[in-house]
Amino acid sequence: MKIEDIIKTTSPMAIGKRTVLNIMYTQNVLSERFNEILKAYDLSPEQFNVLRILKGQNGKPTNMCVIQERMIAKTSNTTRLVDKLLLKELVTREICPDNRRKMEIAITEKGLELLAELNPKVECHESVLTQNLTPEELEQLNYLLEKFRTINQ
Amino acid sequence: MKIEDIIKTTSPMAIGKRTVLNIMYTQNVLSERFNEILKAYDLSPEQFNVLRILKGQNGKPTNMCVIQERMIAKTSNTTRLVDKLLLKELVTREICPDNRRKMEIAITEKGLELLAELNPKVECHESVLTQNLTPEELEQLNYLLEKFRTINQ
DNA sequence: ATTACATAATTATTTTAACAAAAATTTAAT
DNA sequence: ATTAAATTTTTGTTAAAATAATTATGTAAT
Repeated sequence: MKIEDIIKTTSPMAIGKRTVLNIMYTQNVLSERFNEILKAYDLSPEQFNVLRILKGQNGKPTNMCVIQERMIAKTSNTTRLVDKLLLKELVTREICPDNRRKMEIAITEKGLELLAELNPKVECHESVLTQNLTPEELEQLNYLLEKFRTINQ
Repeated sequence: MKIEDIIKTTSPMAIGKRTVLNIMYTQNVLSERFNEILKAYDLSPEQFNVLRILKGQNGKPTNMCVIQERMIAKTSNTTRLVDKLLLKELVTREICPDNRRKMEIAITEKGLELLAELNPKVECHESVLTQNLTPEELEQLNYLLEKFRTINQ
């Protein structure tokens, strides 16, 4: 469905505005479907994101600032996010021995199991969304988005 | 910058996952820049969205449910959003004479002025973001996003 | 050694979002 | 006419986001 029909605009839009709206709206559709999956596991997208970052570290504990840096959407409060994960026993938190200002966060076995359980659903979500596009089109879409983000000046 | 470098993943990602992340991340960059513009005018993106919808109605008052329907991100509480705009005198709210359950929201002169003031900044934002892509690439990006959203099943 | 500055994380406060429940009105059915 | 169901909006409650301020530790300069 064309973005014009979705927001039901009367006047024709400049291509730039259309593109921006299209990206915004597409992300929205994406997030809604994804949240649907996570809701059954009582995880917020941000919590999931943190778990995935921790898993990506292959067991190596990770500081709060590294987590914050790697999140897709920069959250303003990683502490409370990790608090929630701690309550669910999905992560551990310890003071870094080298630098007592820092914290070392690590994913637990339970956290890894949750990710493993979620993984097929997430993959399914991703493939349902991408099945309409050929591999070439997907490459092109990624290329265009990356080019779009490159802001000169 | 490639999405892999942004989220600093070690292992290669499937094209589907990469695409999903790329869309999410791009929207994020977009929103952050856009919010920066709005902040100076003490408007949230949702409030701006509502004003734009009302302007699109060319003075014709609009019901709450129509506003809700046309928003990019479906908000769960249009009432409170409109409350904020009312306080700033950017909109009016009246009971619909035909159907007393409904409300008629309209943008005020002050609201239109604010949009007019904001417009060049928003257009600039859009053109800075799209200047890297040729008109053909922009058309292609829109086409791919629309195709991506078409979920069969 | 003391001071100032920088960094890392937490806490506090105010706004906003999400969700469910309620209120008001209209429409439809008996 | 009464009751039930549907629609539209509002309100209440709880959770989460945004921002600023604070605490704690570390680093560098005098």
